[in-house]
Amino acid sequence: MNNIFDKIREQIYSVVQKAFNACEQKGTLPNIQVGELSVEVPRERDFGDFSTNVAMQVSKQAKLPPRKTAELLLNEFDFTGTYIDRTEIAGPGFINFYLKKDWLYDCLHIIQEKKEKYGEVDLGKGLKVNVEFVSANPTGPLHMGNARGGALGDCLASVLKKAGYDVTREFYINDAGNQIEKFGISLEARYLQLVFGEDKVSFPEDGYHGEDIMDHARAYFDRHGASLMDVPAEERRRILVDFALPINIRKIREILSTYGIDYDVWFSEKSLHENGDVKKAIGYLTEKGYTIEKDGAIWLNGEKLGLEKDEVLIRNNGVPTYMAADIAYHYNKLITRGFDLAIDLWGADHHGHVARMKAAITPFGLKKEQLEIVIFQLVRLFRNGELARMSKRTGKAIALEDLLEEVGKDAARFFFNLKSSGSHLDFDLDLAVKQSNDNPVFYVQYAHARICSLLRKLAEEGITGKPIYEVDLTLLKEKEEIELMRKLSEYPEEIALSAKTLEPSRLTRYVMEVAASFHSFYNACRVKGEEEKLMMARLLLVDCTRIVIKNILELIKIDAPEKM
RNA sequence: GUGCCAGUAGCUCAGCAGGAUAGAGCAACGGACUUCUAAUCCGUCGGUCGGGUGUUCGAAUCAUCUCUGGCACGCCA
Repeated sequence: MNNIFDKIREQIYSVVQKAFNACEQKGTLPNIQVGELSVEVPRERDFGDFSTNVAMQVSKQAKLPPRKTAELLLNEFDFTGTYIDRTEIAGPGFINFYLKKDWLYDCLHIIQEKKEKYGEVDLGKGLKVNVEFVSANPTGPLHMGNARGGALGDCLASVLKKAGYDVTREFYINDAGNQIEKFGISLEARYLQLVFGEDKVSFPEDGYHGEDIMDHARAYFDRHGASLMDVPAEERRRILVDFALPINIRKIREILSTYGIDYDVWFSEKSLHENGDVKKAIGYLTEKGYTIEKDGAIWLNGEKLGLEKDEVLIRNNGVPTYMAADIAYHYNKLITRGFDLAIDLWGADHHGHVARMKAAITPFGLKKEQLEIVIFQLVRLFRNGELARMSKRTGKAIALEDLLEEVGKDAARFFFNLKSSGSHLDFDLDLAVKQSNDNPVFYVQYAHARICSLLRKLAEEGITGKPIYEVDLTLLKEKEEIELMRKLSEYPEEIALSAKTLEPSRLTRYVMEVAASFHSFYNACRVKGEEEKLMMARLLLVDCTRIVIKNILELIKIDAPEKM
């Protein structure tokens, strides 16, 4: 048993179900289908440790007022062998359960036993899931959208792993298609400007105007001179792309790595075109009648798939679209490589693509639910309370690289993981670098450092923790101690919820709550210098807190310093 | 124009498979360091949950209408 909540839910379910049966036998209640029993932690501590609204939910079936039903059930409750101490009926008909403290002490046992494995749940049952995120256009630097998607995707992957899924992190390299064409044309123009002079060669209006393009052209020119001058244009562009693209991809890989993200798979879009997968996928769709021909192009039949409109798959010049490659890509993930589930993280500007992509996999016998798409809203950076569009240093759009330099990996990851993906995110650059009390990154790290410092101090005096079975945990009964244990007990539940809702940001918020509970405890209760037995109990509680905080910080890949 | 996302305290956001008196952080104000790290803690102040209607025992949560903001509607990705 890893999650104490599961155990408690089972106990409450069993007690309630037996009470329903007893009532039915006595004839005080008719046969009632309870269904999914909702057991929650009430908002107010006065309302008990757990509560259920079952009496209200079955009021129609019972043909009685909820409080009356609850009363009948209470009369039949049998708590032997459970944590339940007492119950009461409250409000419109809630049944509140007050538990013996043992459940909290048992939770500490679980933490001590599982150590860094505490929090693991078996929601995924080993299902293979592919999490694809960032997948930035390799023609330029990583931007703030990539930064948010990166933090969310990476943490989601970690959470799913902890929740029992077999997780693969993947980056889809868009090394084919129009933007690569444009990349080549831009490189070529800059290169020719170096050869013939800037005023002799015009630069395409819709080309990539960034300085990085010039750097690539210059690097090639420095190494190979004007050797491309007489090469046919198409060949020339290919050579320049083959020169510059690997450099960009390596750079992306390096920056993401310093950001804490390391992928299992780097998947090339180009490979799908070259090995015929794209043609095969479109051919299959055509065979099954999911495409139509119109204006010399091949379209995905929108009507047949319940979509608003048709989508071009093969242009009238024979070149497949991004959509066509994406269909082949998801075929590859879900069928060729056999993932049970594919999760893509896309910026809000791609939301229009969601419905058609999910629909487009169904002709292959796949279910829409096998492709989950997390849409995250856009990011705005603020500096001095004002919208910051440009980098202070370079004067250009702020890249992930600049952000990491300015605020560091920990703050960047923390803030991008603080808000749910559906919320717009305002990133306060000043707050992120502030080494003070209102910076939540330090708040959490400080809690960890404080614990380590305390343990160190005790060790210096020769005091180390005892095995948990030698410790009298019942001495932990102060309000702050109870509150902290309660908070620690929620961890597996938080993992499960984060995984279910694909919302890793709730873990970041949770670890802040753990830190807060610890700080309150620390201010209210002393460890060092207390009477031996109490000291040992508290030492154990502190150690459990350390385990949980470190565990989460490792999961979201933020440093857990032992000193600050 | 159509679609998607959002609108909750002065600010940034939780809560939204309906539940009890709507929460947190920041800001503001007042307290707590001879004792394990005050990068901390305790307290006070702060709300017509954008607005209307509906569904029901009960709505911030669901439905519908409406207002506001962001995004998307291409043989771009």
